[in-house]
Amino acid sequence: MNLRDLRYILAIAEHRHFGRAAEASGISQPTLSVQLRKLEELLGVALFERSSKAVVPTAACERLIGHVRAAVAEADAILSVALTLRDPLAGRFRLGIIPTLAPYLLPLVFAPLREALPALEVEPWEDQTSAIVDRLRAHELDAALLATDLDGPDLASRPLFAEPFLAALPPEHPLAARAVVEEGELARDILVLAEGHCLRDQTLAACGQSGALGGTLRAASLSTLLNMVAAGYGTTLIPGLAAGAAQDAGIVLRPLAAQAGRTVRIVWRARFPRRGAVDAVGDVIAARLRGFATGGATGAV
Amino acid sequence: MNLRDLRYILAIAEHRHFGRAAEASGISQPTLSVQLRKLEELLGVALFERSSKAVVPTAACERLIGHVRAAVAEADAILSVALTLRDPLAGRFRLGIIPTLAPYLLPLVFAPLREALPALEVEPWEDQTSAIVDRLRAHELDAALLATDLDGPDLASRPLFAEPFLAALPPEHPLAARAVVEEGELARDILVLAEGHCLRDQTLAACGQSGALGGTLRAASLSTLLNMVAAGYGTTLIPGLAAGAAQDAGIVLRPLAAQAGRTVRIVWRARFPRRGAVDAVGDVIAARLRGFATGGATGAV
DNA sequence: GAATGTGATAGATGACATCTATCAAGCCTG
DNA sequence: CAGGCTTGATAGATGTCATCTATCACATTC
Repeated sequence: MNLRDLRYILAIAEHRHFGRAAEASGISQPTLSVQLRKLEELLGVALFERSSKAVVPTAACERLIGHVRAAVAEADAILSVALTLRDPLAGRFRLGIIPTLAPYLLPLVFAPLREALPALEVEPWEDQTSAIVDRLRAHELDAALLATDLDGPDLASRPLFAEPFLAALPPEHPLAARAVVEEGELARDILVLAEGHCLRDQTLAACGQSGALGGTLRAASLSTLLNMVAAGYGTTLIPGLAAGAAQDAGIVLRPLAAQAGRTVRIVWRARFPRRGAVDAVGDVIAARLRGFATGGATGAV
Repeated sequence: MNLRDLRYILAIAEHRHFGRAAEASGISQPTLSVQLRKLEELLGVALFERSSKAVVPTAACERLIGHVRAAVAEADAILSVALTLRDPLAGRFRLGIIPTLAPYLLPLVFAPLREALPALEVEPWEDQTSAIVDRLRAHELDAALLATDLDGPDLASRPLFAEPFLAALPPEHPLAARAVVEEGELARDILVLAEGHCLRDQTLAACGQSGALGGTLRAASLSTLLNMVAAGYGTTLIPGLAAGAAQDAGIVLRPLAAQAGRTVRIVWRARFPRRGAVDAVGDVIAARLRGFATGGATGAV
């Protein structure tokens, strides 16, 4: 049985005339006669009583036509819903973001995203890199904003912008007197985030392993770390987008001699079909952040 | 779009594996891949994200699959309902019957019909010949039991049994002394039904036109006529099946010399598709009435 | 009785679903 | 890490079947 045949039934039932029903269906009258007869043979039931005077639905047809209408209506609904879904820049877009980026980046890009992609419902999901990647692979996220390189064979990514790190110092710290700070000089009293945050690893990689203070402090968020630094408990590196929040907390910021930093990338499954949405979101974020990293630090692990 | 394709979608969504879905659908894996891709192109929406590891429905697929399920379910409903409707000996069967036949025939054949054709819901419709034929032509009846010949090009019929007429006399009537009555002898004081009843015309045809009494009496039913005869108001012809009722009313019955009578036929539209039901009903009635007309009077107009 | 209108039939044709054979990519194991 | 296994994609051949045009058969109408 075929949806086409079902539409033929409806046409005949409506016009009660093979010629006009065929015309309305865009086929010839013989085709319609043959197809209807085949369908009747398939169903084992006569659907219309024909004569040269009139075409009248049988009782069996009356019983069936409700289901026929419903089937055709559902098929049409599929087409019409698909039409609205056709735009890859529409619908839910679940975007994972790491915690050291989300609170500072989202306020910047939310309005531009909404303006550029009004039909795209961007749903941010804040979590650590490994959890985000898991969810990405499990199709529970559509894309993610990460600061690590991890193109596996199943994932693809594209850099959006370079984010330099800055030295975050208590105002009374000796290094605060310098205009530029050497990364290694921070190692002595550096504070880092709890395990799992990529910024922790990147900070330690840039400054050299110390972890004397980092081992005792379990800072789950960057803002905790900032407050600790402001209180004179130690120093740290912060990503450039957090500069505003750090200064608000009363922290002294200094550029780094080796221009350590990280590159924020958008990551997606290589097979993800809505590549257009990924590119569009990436474009908007990259445009908003253009010119942010004058230093142009790139690609720390 | 095709129902087959929709079933493919459901198979893939269920198995999440092209090979197994193809096997379950009874086709090869390449066919399934090609068909799904074509459907995706038609809809303009990716339905599944494929990799050699997993096949995952897209968000668009999740939105659509409800309609897909509904469409397929309705199509299945068509097939299943058609299967129950397939038996022509099942369902409503609207049967017109003339008033001079219905009250005497129906009690005889109702039980045999029910036993022989338990799935056929015979709905008797009592009316005069012309009204019945109109309803038959208007598809408001499926068949009719008539006592007249009227095979037009659009109607067909088949004789079921011959029903002899009997002379109905008041007990004190002079003719009641005879064993056999000549049809013409009844003409003087014969009573007939109101216009429109075929029995009226048949009676007048058999006995010769008189109508002196018939003109003043407007008897709408045979039982009225019987009561008039019993009261000595006149004589009449009655169809054989009414003999029992006539005798109960205290009427004397006598056979007719020329064996006037009528043939009861089942009539249907020549194009009516449930010919099997017509034949089956006719068979049951003819079998029940077999041996009824020993005289074998046939075919008065 | 010719003209008109109706659905059914016959034979030709083209589109397309399907097949087998094969490839490309990724995963697992020894 | 190489080779085998699994998975979906691709290519080319093939047969089915929907569709067409031309025509018929039948009934109605003027």
